[in-house]
Amino acid sequence: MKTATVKTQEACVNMLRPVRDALEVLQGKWKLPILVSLTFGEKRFTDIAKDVDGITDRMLSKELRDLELNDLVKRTVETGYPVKITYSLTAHSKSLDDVIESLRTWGIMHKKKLAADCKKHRK
Amino acid sequence: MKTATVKTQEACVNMLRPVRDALEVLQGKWKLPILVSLTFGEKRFTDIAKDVDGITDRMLSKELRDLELNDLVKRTVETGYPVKITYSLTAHSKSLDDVIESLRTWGIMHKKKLAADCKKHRK
DNA sequence: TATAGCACTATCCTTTTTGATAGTAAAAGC
DNA sequence: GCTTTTACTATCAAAAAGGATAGTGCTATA
Repeated sequence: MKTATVKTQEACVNMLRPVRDALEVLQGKWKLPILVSLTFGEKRFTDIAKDVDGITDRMLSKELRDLELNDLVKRTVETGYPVKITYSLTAHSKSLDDVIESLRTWGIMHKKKLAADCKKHRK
Repeated sequence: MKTATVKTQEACVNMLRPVRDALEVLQGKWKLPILVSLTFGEKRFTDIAKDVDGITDRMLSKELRDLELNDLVKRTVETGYPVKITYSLTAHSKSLDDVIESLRTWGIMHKKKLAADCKKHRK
C-alpha cells in the first residue's frame, strides 16, 4: 500500500475509535430511548415502561442496570412506606444532549424521506 | 393517571419516536463505523475492511447491502479490467454529519471519564 | 507456475439480544 | 378479604447479530 493511503487510513481509524467507544455503551434498541425518557425528569420504573413503548419489564430492568453500571443513570431509593425508587440522569448522561438531539433531528428527516420515496415508487 | 402526567408522557413519546426511527436504520456495531470510514471518500470493499477493525467479510458485505437498501451507501461498478467496485456516501448519509460528530465528541469524553474513574478506584 | 489481491458467497456455529409468561413481597385501596 | 400497584426476578424460548473458516472466479504480478 502507498504511504499516503496508510496515512489517511490512520486518520480514519483515529476518527473511528471514539465513535466505537460511544457505541459500546449506547448500542441496542433501548438504551437511548430510556435516556430520552429520563430527560423529562426523574421517573419510576413503570413510568419509563409507559414511555418506551414495547419494552418488557425484563429488558427495562436489564438496561437500567447496564446504564447504572456505566454511570448513565442514577437509581435512588426513597425509604418510607411504600419505598419509592426513582431513576434519573447523571451529569455524564446529560452530556449526551447533542447526540440525542442530532439523532432526533436526523430521524425526522429520515422519516420524511421514507414517505417521499414511498410516494415516488407508487407513481 | 393525572392529566398532566399523560400530557408529559405524550410529549415524551413524541420526542422518542424520531430517535427510535433513526436507531432502526443505524443500530448495530458496524453501520456507523462503516459510514464514518466512507466520510473519507469513496472506498473499495477491502479498504473499508481495513478501516473498520475486526469486521469480517461476511458482516461488511451484509451491512453494505443493508445500508444500500436504505440509501445510505451508493455502490458503483466501474466496468473495465479489472472491474472496480466502490462504495460512497449518499446525500442522505451525508446528512448524518451531526450525529457522527456528536457521537465522536461524546465518545472522547466518555473514554476520558473511564480513565479518570479507573484512577479513582485504584486509590 | 505460484502467489496474491479483489469482492464477495456459503456454511456452520456461538453469543447476544429480545420476547413471552409467570411469579413475588409488601402495602394500599375498595 | 380481594385486588391493584410497584419493582422487580426467573425461566424458557425465539430471533438476530456476529464470528470462523473455506471457497470462488477473475486478474495481476513475481
